[in-house]
Amino acid sequence: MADIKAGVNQLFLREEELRTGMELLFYAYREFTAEPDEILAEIGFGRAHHRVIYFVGRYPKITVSELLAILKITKQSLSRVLGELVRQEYILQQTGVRDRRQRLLELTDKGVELERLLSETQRQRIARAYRMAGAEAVEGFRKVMLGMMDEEDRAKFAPPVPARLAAVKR
Amino acid sequence: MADIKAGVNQLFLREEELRTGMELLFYAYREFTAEPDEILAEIGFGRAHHRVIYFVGRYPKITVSELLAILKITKQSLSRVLGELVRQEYILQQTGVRDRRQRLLELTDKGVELERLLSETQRQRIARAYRMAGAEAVEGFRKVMLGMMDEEDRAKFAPPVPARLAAVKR
DNA sequence: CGATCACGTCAACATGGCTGACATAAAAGC
DNA sequence: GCTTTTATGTCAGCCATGTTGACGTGATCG
Repeated sequence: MADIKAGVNQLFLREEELRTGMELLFYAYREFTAEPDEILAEIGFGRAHHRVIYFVGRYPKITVSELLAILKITKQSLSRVLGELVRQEYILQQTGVRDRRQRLLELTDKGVELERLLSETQRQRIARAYRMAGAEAVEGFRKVMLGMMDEEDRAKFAPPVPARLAAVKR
Repeated sequence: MADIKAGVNQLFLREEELRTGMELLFYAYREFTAEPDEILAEIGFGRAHHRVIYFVGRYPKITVSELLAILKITKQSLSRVLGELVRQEYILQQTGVRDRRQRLLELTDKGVELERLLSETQRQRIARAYRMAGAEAVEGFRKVMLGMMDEEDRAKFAPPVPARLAAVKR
């Protein structure tokens, strides 16, 4: 009798714990994106522009197809925002030297500035969370987030020789 | 000289660490929503429907305005998806007894079934991540996620007397 | 009884996904 | 050298989900 009750309780706690995890993710992600979204709205951009600017800043000289692979959207969707960013000179396209079909993407100075403006609030938010939680908690956070991903994305964070992009031919 | 170099290195590590945090969030959240999104698409629903079903399941007899406060969308946006869910009998509306202006929302059996179907993959994903990471890491994850939120949302997770919704008059 | 509140609804618009089709230049393969 | 594949771009249209603004109705409150 006591055993059954304990079992049920265990199940309840587990369910509750998992729900809490889902909600932590929901609320944290929403607030994480809220501030940049406001800034973006002011200049007529959306979250999609931020993502493009972010990853181009992260991986200078990235190709269009590499960017597509990261974002996992269609080239038509990307082209809309990327086109605007190029026309408004936030991003520069250079024809690849080894492969002239490629358009290597890079932030202009204007692009770097916008990237900083947008991501700074997010970096501060994370920095604050890391500070409040402590180094050990950060390691736990990292572990859980990695466990949430499929192998493919998890590989992007592999510690030995970040097999990201830069490794390959360009 | 060595000091300067160490300082620069520190800065670099910090910057890199924060970027990693941002990306962990980006990738994990995307994969977290990917599976339910597929199921939803098959029955002609979207992520918005999932969110409504989830929170109505979480807080039975929730009112429309409470739901709006959680989702932080406009009533017009909510009304579209909520209307569909009610018409297709996933959600039941009951006039409040104490306040007849309120429409108390509840999942029907059909709604409970769909909620389970949708959230089960997410719960499993979290359970897997928790298992892989270990109890201590989970606590760290919780701390970091809470640190990421503004006070308002953080309060929803306050351990003493969950001042969620149920507390108030209905 | 008048103001406020909870909720609903109509209309119009923007963003950012999607599919499908077609185009072009460069590279790779036989 | 000719053919096929690849990297990229582009047009057109659809869908989901967010927005603002205006207006309506019944219930509650002071």
